[in-house]
Amino acid sequence: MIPPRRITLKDLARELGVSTATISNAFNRPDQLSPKLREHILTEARRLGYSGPDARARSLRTGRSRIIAVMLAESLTYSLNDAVSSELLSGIAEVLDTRGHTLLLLSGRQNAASVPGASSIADGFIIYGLMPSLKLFSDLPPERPLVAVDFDIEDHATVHVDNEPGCYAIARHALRTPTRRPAVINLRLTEQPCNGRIGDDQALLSAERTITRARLAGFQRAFVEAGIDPAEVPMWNIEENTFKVCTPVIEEILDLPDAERPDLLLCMSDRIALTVVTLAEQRGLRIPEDLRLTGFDGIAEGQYRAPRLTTIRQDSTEKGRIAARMILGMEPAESRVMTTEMMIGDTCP
Amino acid sequence: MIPPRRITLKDLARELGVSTATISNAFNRPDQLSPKLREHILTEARRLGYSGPDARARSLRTGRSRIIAVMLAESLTYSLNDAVSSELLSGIAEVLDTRGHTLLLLSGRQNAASVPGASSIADGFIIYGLMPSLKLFSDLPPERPLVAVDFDIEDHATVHVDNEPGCYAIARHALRTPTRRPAVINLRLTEQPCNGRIGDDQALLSAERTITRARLAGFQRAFVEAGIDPAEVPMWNIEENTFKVCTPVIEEILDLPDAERPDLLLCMSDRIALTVVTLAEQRGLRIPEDLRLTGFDGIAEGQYRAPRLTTIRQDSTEKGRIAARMILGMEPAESRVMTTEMMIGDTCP
DNA sequence: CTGAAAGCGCTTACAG
DNA sequence: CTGAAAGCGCTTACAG
Repeated sequence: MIPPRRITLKDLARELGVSTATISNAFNRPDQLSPKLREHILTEARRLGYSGPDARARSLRTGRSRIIAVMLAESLTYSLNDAVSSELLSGIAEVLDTRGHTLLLLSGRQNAASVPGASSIADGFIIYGLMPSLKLFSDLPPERPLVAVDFDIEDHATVHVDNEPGCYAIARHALRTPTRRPAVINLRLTEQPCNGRIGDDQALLSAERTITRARLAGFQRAFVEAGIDPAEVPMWNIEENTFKVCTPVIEEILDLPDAERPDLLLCMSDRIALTVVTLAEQRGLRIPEDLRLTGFDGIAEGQYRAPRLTTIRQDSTEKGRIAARMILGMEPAESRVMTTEMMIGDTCP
Repeated sequence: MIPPRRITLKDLARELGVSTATISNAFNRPDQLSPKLREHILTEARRLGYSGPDARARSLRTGRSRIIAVMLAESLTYSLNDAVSSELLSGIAEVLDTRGHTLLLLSGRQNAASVPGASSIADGFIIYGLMPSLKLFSDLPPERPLVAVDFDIEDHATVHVDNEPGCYAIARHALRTPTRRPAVINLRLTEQPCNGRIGDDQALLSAERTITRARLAGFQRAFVEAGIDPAEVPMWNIEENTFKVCTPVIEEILDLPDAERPDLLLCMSDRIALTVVTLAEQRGLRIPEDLRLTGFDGIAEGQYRAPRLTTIRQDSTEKGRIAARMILGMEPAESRVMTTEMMIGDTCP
């Protein structure tokens, strides 16, 4: 049996007795030939099983693939199941779609060694979250546009959120009600991986290396302003923003003796805060009477479920849209900081 | 200023005084040249800003891109934010990752007219959910492998879940406890879009056109067995599996007079069931005393939040892994039906 | 172990 | 409106 070789543009041209240029024009530049001929070509193409110019050849020839790669700092598994990055991706996808572009998913973590070779097919890159190794950048084609989301990279456009002011605002709100034992639950903030209480001796990542450092700075500004010494506020750290990883740390906190258990928890994500809600309910702790708490992100789950989360909403979908528009040249590729919005829910009225 | 043209393999070869084949081998076939020379080439390449063979040219030459396209029946926005399809995608991504492949996201809905031209870059296609128009298939390169997930397509491999038996099992479980007013909340099952009660005159989609028809069949088999006439069981329909779209329909149900309000709701998804939980709590309805309900999917949110959902768990991540392995030829591309598992939670003990 | 050369399937000035 | 021809950047037998 002869392998069913794919029919090419050239085959089709020969078959129809026209030049390859004419076939190409029929698909790409309708104005370059008569509607009648074009119709004929398209019909015959379909009949003969030719489904249009091959994207591989086309992208080599034109230098454009209409593919934008999104490189995620986290594993794809995590990113796809996390509400915040899913929102970001859907904002990106939405804009790409309307412009006939398509999204290639890349994981910056997969084999920390290198970016998959296929990535150089993309016309541009959106990088989300801080990469473990900057080396990965050097593997990307230097002449293609690149937008960084949620971190800074020299000489490239970035989209950000005002983490410090947002966290300052929500902490200030929370501290208006007297608190005896405030605490902070951080997200991946320690130099060494740590799931649990942060000791005095533990080094924190610098602001250049994690976005959550700015969130902590916001909390601490509010503490100082409220006359609380930040050094006296106990802090915990969580390594991954999932129910599973959050659970043991939060159990540790909630299972402290009554006299030690915090009565206010400033959480660096809604996922953390929602896990607190679930585990507090299981223990019969009343929210907000026994325990007040705040989140960060404003994900949907935190807003329709009771008790509604008091949180800082960041519009991740819009963040994705902006990054996509920058990559496509639909708006200037500059440094953008988006504002956040405080949402007062039931967990910290 | 001279545009910073990208350095090519040929440039590099000239620069280093070796042939292009040698450069190519340095990147692709380490055994074809001395380690010493290879090291030299790689070092120089990096120094000169050459980040490896261009994927566009490579894919044209070899006929392989190491890209697998996933085509989603729903919009990308919906799919990325839905727990079930996110799980599927992460299963796919996980397997592709380990084999150095990469995932291209395609929406089957975007412009129902045609698949974006870039899609023919992919080495294979995974199609998830039923497409609105089969015409889209004919736009795909016919000689490349294709796996269908959650529906059948002639002459192609498929991955499925046992919808009918799963739904039969959970309905039978639910009907063991006496019920006076059972009801079903369907997911996109009517011929004409409908958000609300399904009238007697309303046509339902055929089993070939929706997966949820099989779910209903399972419910109905259990009704018959329990001596209940399925025609007497009121049914509602929901068009999109999101909190927002579910809400008005479920409010309509829960706000019925006590004597008419169902005491058992068989829901075709966990999202629907979770929305019922939220809205029932707001109304002071007790679960399961006043209202019992079951879901379908087994998503994480339904399991860690109280009350825990009674549901049918399908392993969407594994479904994605299988589809990906089939596409990559790691396992036979055949027709697979995965079994589901009943999980008894608090909403229908 | 290395080099010269063909060709993957297109698009695009250019000439007619 | 159409055709002949160059060339995008690689990989791969093949000969040496």
